[in-house]
Amino acid sequence: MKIDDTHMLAPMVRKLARRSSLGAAEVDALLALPCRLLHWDRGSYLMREGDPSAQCMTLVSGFAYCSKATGTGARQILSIHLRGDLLGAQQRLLDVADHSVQALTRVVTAHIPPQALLEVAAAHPAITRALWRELMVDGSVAREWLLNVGRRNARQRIAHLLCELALRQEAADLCAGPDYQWPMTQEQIGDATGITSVHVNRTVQGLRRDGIIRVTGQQVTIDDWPQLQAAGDFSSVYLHAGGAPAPVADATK
Amino acid sequence: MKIDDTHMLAPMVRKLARRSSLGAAEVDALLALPCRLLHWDRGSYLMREGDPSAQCMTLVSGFAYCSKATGTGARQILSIHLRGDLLGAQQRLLDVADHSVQALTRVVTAHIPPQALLEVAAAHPAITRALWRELMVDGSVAREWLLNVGRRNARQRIAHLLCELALRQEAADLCAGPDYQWPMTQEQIGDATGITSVHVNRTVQGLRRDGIIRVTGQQVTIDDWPQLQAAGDFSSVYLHAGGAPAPVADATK
DNA sequence: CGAACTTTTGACAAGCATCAACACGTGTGG
DNA sequence: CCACACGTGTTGATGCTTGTCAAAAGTTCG
Repeated sequence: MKIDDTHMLAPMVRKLARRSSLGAAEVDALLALPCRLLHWDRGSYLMREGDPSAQCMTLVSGFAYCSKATGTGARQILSIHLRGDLLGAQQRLLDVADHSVQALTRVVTAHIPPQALLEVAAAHPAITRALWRELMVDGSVAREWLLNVGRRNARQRIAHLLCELALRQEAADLCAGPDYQWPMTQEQIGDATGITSVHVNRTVQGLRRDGIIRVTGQQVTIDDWPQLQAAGDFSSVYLHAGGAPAPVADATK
Repeated sequence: MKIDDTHMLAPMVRKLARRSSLGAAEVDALLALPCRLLHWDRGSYLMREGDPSAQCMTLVSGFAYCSKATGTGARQILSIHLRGDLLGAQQRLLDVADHSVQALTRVVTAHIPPQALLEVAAAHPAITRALWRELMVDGSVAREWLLNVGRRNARQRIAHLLCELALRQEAADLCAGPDYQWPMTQEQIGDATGITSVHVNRTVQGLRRDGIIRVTGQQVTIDDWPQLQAAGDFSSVYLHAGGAPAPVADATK
């Protein structure tokens, strides 16, 4: 099942095919979906909390995040999204979007008319299953984040976040070796883990001092995966990745 | 659209019908679903993290909760469920259940064969939509919990939890007036909000001292709904209840 | 080159955790 | 029927983790 690399929907199709078995017919049907490309600057809103109509799109390149705000303006980041992820499908049946989506980097999105997606899904039960499963996994990740923020300390939370991002980048073929993208400011890391940017700074310094990671700009090098995994109390089960549970750990064998 | 009160699936059907419009044919089809009743004692596991096959059931009576544990044994409660709620559907397409479900009180569940549910859904698009929407709302609630635990202080978290439980009990016709069930120990309240049982105790005492609530055993009386709502930074939008945004507030007019 | 953002550092305060002990009610078995 | 164990709620003392405020240093980008 070869998928054309240059196609803008290829990352999404590849992600679906990784977790669910799709035949050639299904892959072709997905790649034939009509879609419109949009470019976004860092920080811009792809979707806003309270918006009435939720669209359906997939990330072609770049990173994005979902967030909600309290009445007093504090922000919680709910999830990070990268190439191939589906966005907005969770909102389609709800009256109003209950969270915002913002670009973490420069981002290209492919917007798919919901009607077209529904038709393709109706014609191919395997696609329906694959889309369902993606949503289920999103739910599973959200639950793990709740556990992370509710029951782990600052060091564990940040290490856990890093582990997740690393594994998901591996799965999306976004990296080689121990170098990963970490395109978040320390304030955003704090918003994702429920701590202050100041405390994020000190905690990340701790991980560096211990020789577990090195941070350079928007990049992070994971020098000691086993220790990072231990520091983050991380187990990859919740990602339901299907493949190897810990690619990087395998690489160190 | 009258629904037989004595039917064990009635709470679920009524909940579906509240958010999505269902015709008489759909209601009948749902009520005709085969199901098996099970009784559970307080504390027993309806489902266990790691279980391979996820079942599909609805709560006929009693309260239950979903939870996950860290590697060191700390527990985070992910959601509370009451009469009419659907359980296990989130897991059906995943390889292993990523969280546990336990009885908060004595509980009666109705187990529906997944195949039968799928057939009914296939025959009635409105039912498919209604089930989807329930899952979407569950996701929305999970995101609000993440915000709650990540970005609110102890008092806000507990007040917020109380507001949610109150509104959902109202929606499920489980209460009259300002008295609600709160069948959680302070340790469980702590596990739901990411704080210690000791600190829960002190915080709940604060709410009582301020004349906002009264607690007697497993019951709670909300004496000052506006203040509780304010204390919890609570807005009911995320519940996507469809009906009045704040029934109790309406009652105080 | 300067403005705006981000990281870093320090001093200090506060929220919450931890540990320990006691009170209280409930059910259970002797 | 009482004694007892057990779970739950309550209280106090203490300290650590994290938040807050403020300022300086580094970075990015027009």
